[in-house]
Amino acid sequence: MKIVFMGTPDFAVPALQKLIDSGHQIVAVYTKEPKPAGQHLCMKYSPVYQLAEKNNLPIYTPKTFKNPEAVEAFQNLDADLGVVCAYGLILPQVILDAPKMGCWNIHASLLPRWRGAAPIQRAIEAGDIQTGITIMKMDAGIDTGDILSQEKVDITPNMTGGQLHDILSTMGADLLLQTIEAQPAPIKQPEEGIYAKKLSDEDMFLDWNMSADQVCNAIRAFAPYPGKRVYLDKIDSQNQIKIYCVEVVDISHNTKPGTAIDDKLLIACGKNAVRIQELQRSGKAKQSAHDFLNGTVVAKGTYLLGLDAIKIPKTP
RNA sequence: CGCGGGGUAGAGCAGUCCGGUAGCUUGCCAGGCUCAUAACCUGGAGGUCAUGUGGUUCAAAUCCCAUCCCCGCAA
Repeated sequence: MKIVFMGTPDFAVPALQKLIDSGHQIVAVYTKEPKPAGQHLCMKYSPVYQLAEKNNLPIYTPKTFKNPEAVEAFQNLDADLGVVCAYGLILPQVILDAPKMGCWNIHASLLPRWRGAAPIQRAIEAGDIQTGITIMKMDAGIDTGDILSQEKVDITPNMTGGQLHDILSTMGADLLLQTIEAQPAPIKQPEEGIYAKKLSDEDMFLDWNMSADQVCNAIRAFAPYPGKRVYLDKIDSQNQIKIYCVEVVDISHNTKPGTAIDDKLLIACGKNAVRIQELQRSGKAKQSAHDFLNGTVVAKGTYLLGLDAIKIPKTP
């Protein structure tokens, strides 16, 4: 089968790799354009770009499908199927219709729950105990297409966004191949769905006013990327701390949320408290709370500046 | 040449501004105490202070120069 693959980040790599291994003909790989990034602002090629290059596949990096040349190039591939996995561009109907079988999408949730940009993080953040992969036939809406197949996975109590990402990434690749094999009949999605909001600046900072359980879920969801942050002492890039792992502690208190209840990183939340177990300071590697406390004193009563203490600069 | 932090004992850090005995916490080893502990007490080992037989100096972890490596922001 002649397949066009469209994807960009790590999440899409297993799917492309398994398609290559399966012997299907990859007629083109679409991925986001390389751009300057990293500490030295050198050109950064997406993980999908690198994999495609290694396998000598034709690579296309259009900025948009709004111009006719890009659309025509896509149509001329004469593909049987388009596979889209975290590509990062909205595809117009003319592109969705170009391959004979249309375009299929690997989505990291059980649709119609968590349509949109950040399904993995939002599922953990909401405290879901189960999520999964949906393969669907794309239509013009955002993740509203007909469902071809789904596979479930449990979210364990300590699972992080990063771990779930990796699990779903390979699960999605496997389910895609099975679905291509089986060619199941599409099933209509319910119209009502829940939307997974795109990650925003506010999501980067921890809101201590939530209950300890919610704080823990939020931290799990955002670990290790992009990370939930707080500030120690004052709002300053040198005092920024990312929290990667906490333990919920049932303890009633009348302390302002965000305040240290003891000198061992037990922090008051809106309800109960959490003990920080793993964190990272700006400019430092990730470290355990034990290591952190060996070199830094966080006295009882210290207030860790969370979301409500931070003025988010408005991004135009 | 985007902005910034860092490399000192196994780990986490101070000391660097202002050059003059290598320090702190923890871990490790040995011994003691305790019904007991992430408890306490005593003793001990463990360092080319990233690299350069680089420069300055009577003297460099500290000042100057060059190089390598790690990380945060931003994208």
